[in-house]
Amino acid sequence: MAATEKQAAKQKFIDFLGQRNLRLTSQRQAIIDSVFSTDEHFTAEQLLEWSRRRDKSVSRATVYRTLPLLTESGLVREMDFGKDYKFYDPNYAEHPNHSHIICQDCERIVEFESDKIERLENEISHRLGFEVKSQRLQITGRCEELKKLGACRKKAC
Amino acid sequence: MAATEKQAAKQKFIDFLGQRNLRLTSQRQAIIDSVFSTDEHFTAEQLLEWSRRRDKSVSRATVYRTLPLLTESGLVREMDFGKDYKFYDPNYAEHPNHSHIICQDCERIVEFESDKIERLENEISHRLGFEVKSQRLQITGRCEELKKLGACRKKAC
DNA sequence: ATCAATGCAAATAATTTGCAAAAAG
DNA sequence: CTTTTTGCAAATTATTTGCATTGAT
Repeated sequence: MAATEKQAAKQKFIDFLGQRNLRLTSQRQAIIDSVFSTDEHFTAEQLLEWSRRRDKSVSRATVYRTLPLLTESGLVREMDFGKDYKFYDPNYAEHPNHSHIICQDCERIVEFESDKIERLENEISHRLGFEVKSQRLQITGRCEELKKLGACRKKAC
Repeated sequence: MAATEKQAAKQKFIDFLGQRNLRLTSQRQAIIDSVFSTDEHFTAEQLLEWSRRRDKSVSRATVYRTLPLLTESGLVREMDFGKDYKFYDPNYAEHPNHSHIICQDCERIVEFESDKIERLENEISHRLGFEVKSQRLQITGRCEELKKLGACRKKAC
């Protein structure tokens, strides 16, 4: 959220590259500058577009090759909303356990965190013999606008 | 779980077809017999295999064309575990709000239900202006075997 | 220099679809 | 009979990959 936190996340990723003896190329620069300057969820295609605005030479292949590095670093999370392409969420560094509510009509996405739910998850998992590593909770529902007007101004959020 | 409940679910699907003026072909018979005689999560490919055991003439295309009907009927749920193919869960008729815990090593899947979590989800969603339609909660963790032995006998569950 | 990283274009793989033939109601 | 459904094979589409070249260190 705060710009400084995003900067910190970016630096963490650069460190991650260093630890693995991976190089900080100009294309990767453009890509991570794009990733860590937004709070929005994005697709590979969107990331390509944003990155190309910063550096014309970024190719689709490089975006696809960088995405796994971003998720392995733990700073970006792959998400699936049932579409035939993946979404990526750049807000995991700051809020590793956040959840999502998605409007079934306009697909507006709201993030939230709940300690209580987290506690219950741990409790139940433990009872079933598991140790929790990560969780993903996705609620689909009807947003205010949809409830009131019967439809949303789609994508207009 | 209980065979009678599965039978009921199968009948509901047949009714669903009727309401839409869709026909109960022998291929669809084989497919839904397969779907409603298991509690396991399955892939399109698995369903094709099971169905072909009952009726050699079932084609991949028909399986792929029947799957959306099954999910639209609300009796089967599409799930995504981050693989490049989808899983389907036939236990939604009986337990529409159940959640999953998946072992990160052996991919053993355990289902559970929690009223408390459900209540919290409703509460939080309402506070954020949403009315809950459905939820999916997926916990990834380490199962007993993985914790004790450091690895699971993969797939051996 | 050395080895990782790139762009390109071709490959992959799950899912979808057009079409003529078959079958349900 | 009419309309839906089928199998087949070809199409689609996001993502991945081989390879010769480029660029970081």
